[in-house]
Amino acid sequence: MQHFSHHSEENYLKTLYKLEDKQTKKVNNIALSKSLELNPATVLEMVRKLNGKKLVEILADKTIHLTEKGKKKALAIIRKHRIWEVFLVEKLNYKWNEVHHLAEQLEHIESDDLVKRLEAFLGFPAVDPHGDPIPDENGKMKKIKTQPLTDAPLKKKLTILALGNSSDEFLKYLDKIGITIGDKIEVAEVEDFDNSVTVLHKKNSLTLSNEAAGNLLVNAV
Amino acid sequence: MQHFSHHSEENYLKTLYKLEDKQTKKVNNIALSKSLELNPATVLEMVRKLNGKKLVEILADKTIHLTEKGKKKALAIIRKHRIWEVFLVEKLNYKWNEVHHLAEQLEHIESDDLVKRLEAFLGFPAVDPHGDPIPDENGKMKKIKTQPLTDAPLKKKLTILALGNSSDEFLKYLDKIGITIGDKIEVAEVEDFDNSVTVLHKKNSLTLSNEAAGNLLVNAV
DNA sequence: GTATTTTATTTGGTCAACCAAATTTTATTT
DNA sequence: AAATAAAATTTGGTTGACCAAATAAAATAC
Repeated sequence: MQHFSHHSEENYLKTLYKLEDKQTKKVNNIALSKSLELNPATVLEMVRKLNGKKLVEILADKTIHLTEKGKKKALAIIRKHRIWEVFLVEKLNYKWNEVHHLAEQLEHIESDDLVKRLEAFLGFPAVDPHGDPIPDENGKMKKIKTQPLTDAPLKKKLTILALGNSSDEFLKYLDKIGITIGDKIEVAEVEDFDNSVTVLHKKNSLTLSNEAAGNLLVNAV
Repeated sequence: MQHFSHHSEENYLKTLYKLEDKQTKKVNNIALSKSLELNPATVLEMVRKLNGKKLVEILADKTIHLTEKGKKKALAIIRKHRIWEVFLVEKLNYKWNEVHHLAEQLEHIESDDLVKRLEAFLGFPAVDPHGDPIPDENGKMKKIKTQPLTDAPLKKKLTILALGNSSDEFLKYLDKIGITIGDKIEVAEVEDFDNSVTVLHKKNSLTLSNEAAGNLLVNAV
């Protein structure tokens, strides 16, 4: 009666997509295992199953690579995840650092129709609460052109469009200093000593570490 | 990483609750197996596990009975199911016969807080789209006093409060003849021959079979 | 180019949730 | 009370998703 296999499979595909997307390097079994926090033997077994379903390819150098079919499935999960996140924040008043865990559950609800209706109910949002773009029904996702605040020119009006890191800690930090997606910001100065960035934000001067500024993604000008 | 055991457990508890509630007779292993559409061996095994967790009791005559703890859990699932159904109908414009399958998935999302927020978002509905009452956080559920339309007195203004049967077929039939929860109705005549019921509904005269009328639950007067 | 480390793979498990078929127990006829 | 039917239980499986530990292969260091 009950089949929750898709849960697991979907997590593999989603994780693969995210690793490939970062593409700092090729995704191998170890990398995927670490990301999923699963034993390499387990992951190897599953990757072979996914390969049998034509969802992933295993290249000659053992790199694991999503096929078009796999990528489409991964994007469908990401789409669901992000749409649910918008719902949680916009309609149920969750804070942006509280929604990830819930969305991880909700993204596995099986119904394309439900997601479509939810999307319409939310007014077809383009991005999730962290500024990440929401793929459309066909898995098309608009890349939003951004740059880290650390690379942005001085004295220009910028808008915070997304985050380079959506960890709970960073989100809480941003809450604390009152920064959120969509805020206007302007780089006043970059300190030579430690590359910290002093910005003008809501009439206040605010100094951010290089680390923090590097994870604030603003419009490319 | 992944544990979906609760899915299965929750379905057992929910099904047990519903069988006990009907209480046409004692719930034994066979009855539960049939209701869950699972093999009796499987069900026996699981019931013993639930017994170990003090969620069910196994009486001397083999009757399976929810403990208070089990009942509370069952009611929490039913609560989630019904609240999600309201959401689907009220906010996403699903029809009442379309929501059951989706709610069966959504009811397993683990978060009491989410349900509470959803409930508030929906304005604390008292009943689901089929007129079934929604248990509160503590598992308290108001029994709504109703009677089948077949037992109702003639020529009295009645309100349809709930359904005795929420099968897809019955819901579609009601849609077809334009009847929904909350409608006002009045029994004009009961035919001696076949016990069919002729009613006044939205200025129209409508004849319902005894079967159909028996599944329309109206306010007890 | 050998030694060492890292990565991949194999082997032999576990656990939860399911099953069919055989057997035992309990209930119901007659 | 014996025969029969029904329900409960046992037995011996399967499958999916996981693991640890051993081994093999590949990459890197020296």
